[in-house]
Amino acid sequence: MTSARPTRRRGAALDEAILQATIEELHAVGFRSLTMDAVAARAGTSKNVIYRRWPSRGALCVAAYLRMLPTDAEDTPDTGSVRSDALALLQRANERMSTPVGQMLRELIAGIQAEPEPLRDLREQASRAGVAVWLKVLTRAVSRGEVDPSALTPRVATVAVDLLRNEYSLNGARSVPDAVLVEIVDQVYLPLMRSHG
Amino acid sequence: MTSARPTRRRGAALDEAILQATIEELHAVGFRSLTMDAVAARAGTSKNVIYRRWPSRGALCVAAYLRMLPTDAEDTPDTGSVRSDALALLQRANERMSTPVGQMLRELIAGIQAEPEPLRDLREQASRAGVAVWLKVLTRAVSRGEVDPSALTPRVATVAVDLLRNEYSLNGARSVPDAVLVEIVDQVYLPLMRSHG
DNA sequence: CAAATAAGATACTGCCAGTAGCTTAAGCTG
DNA sequence: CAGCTTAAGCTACTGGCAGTATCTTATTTG
Repeated sequence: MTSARPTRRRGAALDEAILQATIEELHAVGFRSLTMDAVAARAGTSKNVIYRRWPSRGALCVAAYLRMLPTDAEDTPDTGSVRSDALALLQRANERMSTPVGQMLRELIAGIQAEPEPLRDLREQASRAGVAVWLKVLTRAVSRGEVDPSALTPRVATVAVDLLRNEYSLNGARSVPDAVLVEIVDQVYLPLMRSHG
Repeated sequence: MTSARPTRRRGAALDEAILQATIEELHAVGFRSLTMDAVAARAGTSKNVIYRRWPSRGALCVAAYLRMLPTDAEDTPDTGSVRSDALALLQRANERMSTPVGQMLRELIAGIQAEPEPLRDLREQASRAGVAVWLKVLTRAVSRGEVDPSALTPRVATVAVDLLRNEYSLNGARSVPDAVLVEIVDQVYLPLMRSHG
């Protein structure tokens, strides 16, 4: 596979091949153990070519990560009650975070300190992951009269995922049990909504 | 300083000297940039001696971190209202987390994946930091009639710090602005208490 | 077809974790 | 205090990896 390549790739095609190889390596060994040599080998090129495109290992991995994100638009759950909507969103977030890709995001965010620029996109990704969806769910709840409009701020709306994220940052990589999600919703999120209604 | 040492230290005294040197290095350059050579040099000994005591760089740093923890007992704020008590606790937590030592804890938790044993103590440290204090504050609020006893669960009581911690895990090392603390208290914590009262 | 550009190969520097083996000081034991 | 055991300290090494330099060669473009 690496040996007999007919043509010499260039430009965008090569970019793409390198990113693809990086994604595969990330899946295979994770960010922490990924080496530039391995990526180069897998892409059938040399490190040099990579460094001409991305300034560092971290930047390359971030670029690759961003390329591998799911592009399907979020569909917002609409079950008729805040409780089950919120639970559905939380479960989805939990699944995503416990995915290899989710772990990768955490590894990247944790493992890159010295590279503010590519990192910005990542944090953005992580933190704004779904503000809109939560607001949408709450907007519906407001229109049903279940919740007061004063709850429609990012801080309030995303409390549940924020707590979930905190769970991950404490517990490490393991998936969070469903009971915890229910606890977050019933002990925190719903009471909070109630007080805003 | 490294040259003319009269005696050759042994056992506990040497342990101590190495841990001390590690602490100094951690303060000087942080976990990520700490090298075993530097620690050995600072302690006036050799890497060999260190590796006879701790199996790896990570284990050494965790040991050093645990030795440097503040031992002063927490005093619980008692200002007469949940709002200012909570704000005081949050501010204290924020100060601690933005401290070099706090950053170090996060660096360690994030940077050590392959060593479950020493890590357990660390996570413990991070997560149980202050459950008791928050419960105490709430207990007082309950006895004042400000809050309902149903709020006296770890999950509910610590929501504010949990959100703060989340803030750190997203924002990186920087200290969280006071306005965010106020936002957490006024938009989330107090409403939550209200709904439990 | 020639000049410019970029890919690919190879080899190198520098850094650092962890290891090996030896020398020598400290402390114990009789 | 002599002799033995233990561990400190020294020096040098292996191996892995990020990032760089240099040169050759394929591809594009004018």
